Amino acid sequence: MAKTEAKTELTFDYDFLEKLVVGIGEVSQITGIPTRQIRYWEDKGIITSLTEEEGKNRRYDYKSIKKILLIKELLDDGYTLEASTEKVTKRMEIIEKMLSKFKQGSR
Amino acid sequence: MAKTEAKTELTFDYDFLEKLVVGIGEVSQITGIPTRQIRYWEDKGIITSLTEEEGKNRRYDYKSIKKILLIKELLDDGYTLEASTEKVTKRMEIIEKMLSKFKQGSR
DNA sequence: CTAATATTGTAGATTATTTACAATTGCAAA
DNA sequence: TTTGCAATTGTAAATAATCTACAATATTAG
Repeated sequence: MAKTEAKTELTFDYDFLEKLVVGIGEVSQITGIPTRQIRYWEDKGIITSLTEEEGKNRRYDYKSIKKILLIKELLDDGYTLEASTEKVTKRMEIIEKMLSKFKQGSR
Repeated sequence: MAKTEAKTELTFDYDFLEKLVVGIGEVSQITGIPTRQIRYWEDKGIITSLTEEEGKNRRYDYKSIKKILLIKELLDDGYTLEASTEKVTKRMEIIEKMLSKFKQGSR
């Protein structure tokens, strides 16, 4: 059955999502948000990068990319950056729960 | 029910996988394969990057990363690079079918 | 050992990103 | 309208990451 097959493949891919880290240029391409704006949001503490040391290139994980995409949606809907951030922070909890479920499922 | 919820979220994420493009440094981090080796495999035609023009940085999509991970597994099992590539090419068809199913499901 | 396969090293040039400064835009309240 | 704040954008100079193209080394089968 098709859906079962697909689910198996994707559950397996939790490993992939966990290891996924991308640079700011890729985040920009994926989300459509300019790099300048991504840095600005990070300066404001809205998102967090995995930068090792000052001066080195920023790295973002799946959750950060997801968060940026969600904030973008709300901004387009007319919310302020602050309001968008607050709403998204709540939605992120659901995503984190989902991820931790996969974590359990994959070991 | 938990599994239904998760499946919904992931099916939605087909959009994410479709847009995903990462640089060679990230592919290296994700897969554990040195950048030098990734370029070598690409020179041999085993994998393909989305490079726009000569000299610009390489970009890889989800399928390419997946392929690299699969080849790595087989190499670790003792297969030659050529044998690994052949086996993986077959497995990739399954992944592509899976992706096209999600493509249908998401519109 | 030899030959083919597979990986690795590196210099010099180029691309992408960083920080830190400031300028600009948009919008709501006075 | 102007004042003030939120949000975004611009850019120069320095650094990090990647590129190509050359070659060297390592590994394995016959």
